[in-house]
Amino acid sequence: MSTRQRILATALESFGTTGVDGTSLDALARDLDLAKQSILYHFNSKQILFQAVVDEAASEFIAELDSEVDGVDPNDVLAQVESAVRVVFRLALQRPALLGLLREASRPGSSVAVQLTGRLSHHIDAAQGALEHALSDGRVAGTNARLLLFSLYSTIMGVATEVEVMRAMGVEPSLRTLAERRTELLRFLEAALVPQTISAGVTS
Amino acid sequence: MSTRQRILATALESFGTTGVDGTSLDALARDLDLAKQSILYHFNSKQILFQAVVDEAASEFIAELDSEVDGVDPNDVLAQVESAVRVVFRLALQRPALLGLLREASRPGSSVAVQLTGRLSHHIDAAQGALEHALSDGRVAGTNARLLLFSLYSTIMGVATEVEVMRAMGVEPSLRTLAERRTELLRFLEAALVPQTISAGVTS
DNA sequence: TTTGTCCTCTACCAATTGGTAGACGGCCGC
DNA sequence: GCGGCCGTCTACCAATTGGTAGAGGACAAA
Repeated sequence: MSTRQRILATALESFGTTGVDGTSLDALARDLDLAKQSILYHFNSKQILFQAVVDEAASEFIAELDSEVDGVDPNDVLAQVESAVRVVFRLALQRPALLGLLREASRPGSSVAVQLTGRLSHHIDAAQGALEHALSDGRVAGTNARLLLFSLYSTIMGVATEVEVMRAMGVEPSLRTLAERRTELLRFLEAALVPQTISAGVTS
Repeated sequence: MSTRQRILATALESFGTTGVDGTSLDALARDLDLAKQSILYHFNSKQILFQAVVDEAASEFIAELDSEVDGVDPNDVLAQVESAVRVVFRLALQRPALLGLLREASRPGSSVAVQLTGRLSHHIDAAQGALEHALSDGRVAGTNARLLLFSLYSTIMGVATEVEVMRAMGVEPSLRTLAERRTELLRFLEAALVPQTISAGVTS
């Protein structure tokens, strides 16, 4: 593993857990057992390093998505959602820092938000297109594909990464509860997406 | 307005937008047109100031929730959800920094997460209890009240605060789209919650 | 007037921050 | 052998960090 790759991996881990502002180049160099100046040799500034880490994270995330979605019917929205949930939950378990970094990079006002979303734009467009088709065919409930996708994203990402809120609600983020959480999340999303065959009438 | 209150308000604004690590006491003092040491007189350290800001934010958030929920039938889950959505969206528009601070304080590994969730525990318990009742009565779809509440929280908070993701999906976070976003979110949540009178059968 | 408390200030501090300058060694093509 | 690039290093830097020490003003109680 090249030094450059080692730096990227360690920085991703630290940026994703401690945050960018909370990570100093000195601490990073200590973790790597490397001189700080060697980091700055490969990445001319902390900001550039951050951008490279975001790129790296986006690549990994996309790779995970692609490998999971591979072979799934692109028009079966529910199956696509299921794949996305599986990917995110696996990452939450095995690579929490990666999700943490995505969260960090998509903070309001983030300097790298555009870069990150640019890398994901192809997948976003594809998902949006599939949702639009499903909507117009009546296979999915809703009125606006973009807003629907946004809701799906928020729910999945929140349920997977908001560990402190989870604890507050009495759900320990352990391996034991993980399957249960994923099942309930999928049920929730399916209920939200599947159109009701007859109007249920909201009789509150 | 007392100096102490001014410090709290300004710190909430800065912590909620720039983050705690991204806010220096010097910058804060500059914003306040006050000597940094005056801040440290009222709050002995930055960490203590952060805790006080979290308390302040929790109080404001709870006050907003209470005033909105006041008079709404505690057993009408849908109406309660609607109130919560209304509060969060109003805050997203008028006090984005407050939501930003809640997000900051609930970051994984945050030192103040326990404090924040403790302040909200009463409301969490109440919501959970109402959901449990509705679940056992069959008025709401789902299997686990805690996980259901967690999903609702993630969706609402995400849709309200993930402005960069919103932009990535082609939704400008403007006043014009706000009503539309709220309507679609409510439709989404209702679809997820309202039990289907006859099994719709997931025929993908 | 004196005393004491509250609050804000100037002056200062050691540690840490991101970043620069440049020396040194290994390794490749010549 | 040797010039040149690559990568890592030591040494250093100015600026900023959170925090301390202590002076002094305002004001109320005595």
